[in-house]
Amino acid sequence: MATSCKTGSRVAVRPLSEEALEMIARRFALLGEPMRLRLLHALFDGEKSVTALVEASGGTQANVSRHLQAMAEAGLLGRRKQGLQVFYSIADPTLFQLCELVCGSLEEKLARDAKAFARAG
Amino acid sequence: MATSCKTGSRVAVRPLSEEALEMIARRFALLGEPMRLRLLHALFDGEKSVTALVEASGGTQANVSRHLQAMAEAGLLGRRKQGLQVFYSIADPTLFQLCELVCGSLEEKLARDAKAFARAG
DNA sequence: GAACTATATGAGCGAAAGGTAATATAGTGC
DNA sequence: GCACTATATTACCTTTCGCTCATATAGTTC
Repeated sequence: MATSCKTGSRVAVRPLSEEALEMIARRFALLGEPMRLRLLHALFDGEKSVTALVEASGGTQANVSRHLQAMAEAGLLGRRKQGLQVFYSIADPTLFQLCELVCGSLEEKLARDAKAFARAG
Repeated sequence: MATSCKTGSRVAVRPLSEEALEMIARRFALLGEPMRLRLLHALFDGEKSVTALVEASGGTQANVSRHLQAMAEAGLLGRRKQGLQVFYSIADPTLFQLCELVCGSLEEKLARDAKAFARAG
């Protein structure tokens, strides 16, 4: 979406098929759960086993396993099996940028809100 | 998240509070519904009234109004009232980048999958 | 103020999704 | 083969959430 040909400051937006829309939505939805973000956050400094992720996230083994599987199926995570253990890792580098964008935007918004609050009070 | 100090290719990830995590998740979750993406997509070429958005999205008035309100409360959309009509517009410029990132990532993945399929078949 | 238009809201329904407990599967070492 | 560990899966419960119908609110025009 916002699939674009930037021409100056105006952006030409092309139409999006229903399937494309659902794929995009599904990807955003995957990032829309705190537990999954916690797992991604733990993976940001490198590949980890399921057990390590269970400890890092504080979740149950079953739940963590499910979330990891969902993200792996969507292509967000990579899976590497070694003996008894399974190691997951960030497979989509845009995850870093996505999270930084949202984080930055939220920080700005919070700063603005705080300022407005101070001005009003 | 991925809140970072890039030092070479390694990224130092700092811890995230539970509140921050939920705020980030909420923002992603807002983008995780096709109907809301459809509305955003319609708004990408400029401010529109609710009625216009209802037509553009094919949704019901009640539903569209709810979604617009949710995104406005989150700071994604701006609201301008003029007479009987209410005009909504993109308030967070990072939305363009977010959608472009996801779109690009999905296109790449689809291309890879197609290639793998051809190779396998 | 009455009729009309544009938007918002309340109540209720049904589907989707996260969480958990218990169990299954796969791999290791003895 | 048996005990053990790491991960995945099944069944179930509960909550969340999107959707719709009906109605309320706000603003305009006459």
